[in-house]
This record gives sequence, C-alpha cells and structure tokens, in this order.
Amino acid sequence: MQEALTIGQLAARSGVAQSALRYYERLGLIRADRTGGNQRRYHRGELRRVAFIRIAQQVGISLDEIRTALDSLPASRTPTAEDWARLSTAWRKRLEEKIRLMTQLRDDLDGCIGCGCLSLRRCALYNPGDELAGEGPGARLILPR
Amino acid sequence: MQEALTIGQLAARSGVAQSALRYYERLGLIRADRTGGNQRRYHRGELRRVAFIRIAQQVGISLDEIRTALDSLPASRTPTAEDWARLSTAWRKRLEEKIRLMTQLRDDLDGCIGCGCLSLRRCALYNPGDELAGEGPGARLILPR
DNA sequence: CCTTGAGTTGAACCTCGCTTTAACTTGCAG
DNA sequence: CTGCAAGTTAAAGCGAGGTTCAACTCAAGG
Repeated sequence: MQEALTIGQLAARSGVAQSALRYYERLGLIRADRTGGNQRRYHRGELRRVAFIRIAQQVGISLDEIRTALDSLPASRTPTAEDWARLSTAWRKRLEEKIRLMTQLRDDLDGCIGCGCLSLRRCALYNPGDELAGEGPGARLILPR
Repeated sequence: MQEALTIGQLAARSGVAQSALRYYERLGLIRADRTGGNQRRYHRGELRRVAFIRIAQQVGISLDEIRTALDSLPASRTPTAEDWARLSTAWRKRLEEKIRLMTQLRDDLDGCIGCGCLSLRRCALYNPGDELAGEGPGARLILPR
C-alpha cells in the first residue's frame, strides 16, 4: 500500500473533481506535498479531510466555515478519532437544528395547505407565535433574508 | 384600505428588499402595474406570490422552478385557495424528502461519531448499503457532486 | 413652486463553489 | 529516447441570487 496519492487518485477515491481539490487547496482546506517536478502528493489522511468537507457541505456549512473548523484540528499530530468526533458533534447540532426548522416549516405548511391562505395575517407561516401582534397592521414574513 | 402598494410598501410588508422585488419582476415571478409616471403599483395579491416565493426558496426550490410553478396558476382569474394549495402540496413532498435525507445523514453521522472514522471503508457515510462492495478496494463517497 | 423622499433604469459588481481553457511540464512504459 | 497520459498554472467563465451605483424622475407637503 503506497503512502502518497496523486491528485487523480485522490479524486477517484473521494469522488471529488481534481479541479475542486485544487480549489480546496487554494482555500486552505487541504494540503499536499510536492514532488521534485511540482506535482501534488497527498497523504492518505487528506482523504479523511475531503470526506469531512463533503459531509459538512451536505449539512449546509460553507467552505469558509469548514476551513475554520479544520484549522482547529491539531497541526502537530495526526488528528485522532476524538478530534474528528469533536467536529462532527458540533455540526450534528447544526443538522438537528436544520431538521427542526424544516419540520416546523412542513407542519406550518400543513396548516396553510388547508386554508390556502399564504398571506392571511393569522397564518403561522407569516406570523409564527403572533410575534408581530404589536407591530402595526398586517403581518410580515419572518423568514431569513 | 388602499388597493395598490408601492414597491416600498411591498418591501416593508413582505420583508423582501426592493432590489429583490425588481429582480423577481425581471424573472417574471411577480408583476406590477405602472402609474402615469412609470412607478410600480402592486396588487395586494402579489403579497401572496412573494410569500410563496420565499417559502419555496426555504424548501430549496430555485427561482426558475418557482417561476414555472407560478406560471401554472390561472392567468384569467385570481388564484383561489385551492390553486395555492395544489402548489403547496407539490412542494410539501420535496420538503418531506429533504427532511428524510437530512435525518438519514444525521443517523449515519451518529454511527460515525462513535468511531470517528469518516474514511474507513465500512462507514455508512462512505459506503451506504455497501453498494461499492464489488468496485475494487477502498470506498468512494456517494454524495452528490 | 420648491424641496425632499421615494421611485426609475441599465449596467456593473458581488459571493459561492466550482469548471474550463490555454499553454506548458512530468512521469513512466516501451 | 519517444510518446502519451497525467499533472501544472493563472485567469476567465459560469449560474444562482441578488446588491450597488449613477443619473435621473415622480409625488406630495408646505
């Protein structure tokens, strides 16, 4: 079992395009050694980083935030299972929150499908928890901008 | 109660920036009448359209798809509650599917947090359902590109 | 009338997450 | 040594979803 992977190999094994891997490197998400002829050679551990990146993206985390998270890994030693678990646990919370919001949207939607309102001021999608009751007539969307 | 809304009023009531409302109009998502002086005047019904757009965006639907959906509303009459309910029901399914995928990701993640693997070939996140068993050594990510 | 805030336009610009292109260079098998 | 796949770079391009800007015009109150 060879130690270093070429970019083609890493791309094949991670399922991420070579161009994307180079892009990740520019952003400081992954790193590579260079051969005498300036070609990239990846440590097998980079495979794990790439995995982390793709899963985090699915959770809806930006590459910039992912970089910050990866930067918090110890630079001096190979990250342990605990190191990875710490990060994973952090975005598990994000995922849970996203699921909660989507579920709530679905439930509110159910209420609205019945009445077809979508703009009536009593609608949950418009006025969750009647938070705007004191803010003048008419409701406002309380969705993220 | 006045009939027509200015762009400023629609922006305030919908929570959507004026620039975004003009953008939506360019894309054919909403429409406006014009005064003699060429200013936009919105029917109150547009408020409902804007609501639909923002909620659909939260469900992860592109503006282009939203336009197609809105185009399917009857042009000859004001859309009824049933018209809106028909559209809403369609993306409720999308929402459910998204929730299902996120939930599965979370569950797979739980399994992985325990082992910290993120790159071991038996990991569910890498090799769901062992689908790659016959495709040579090592696992590949089966995440959307 | 005059001022002022609100509205108008097209074009340019922005961020994100990449991909594509052009013009080379390396690595390696034969 | 040749030939060719695989690698290199910087820069440009893309698509989505807007925002910002300059240079006006409109509407309404005093």
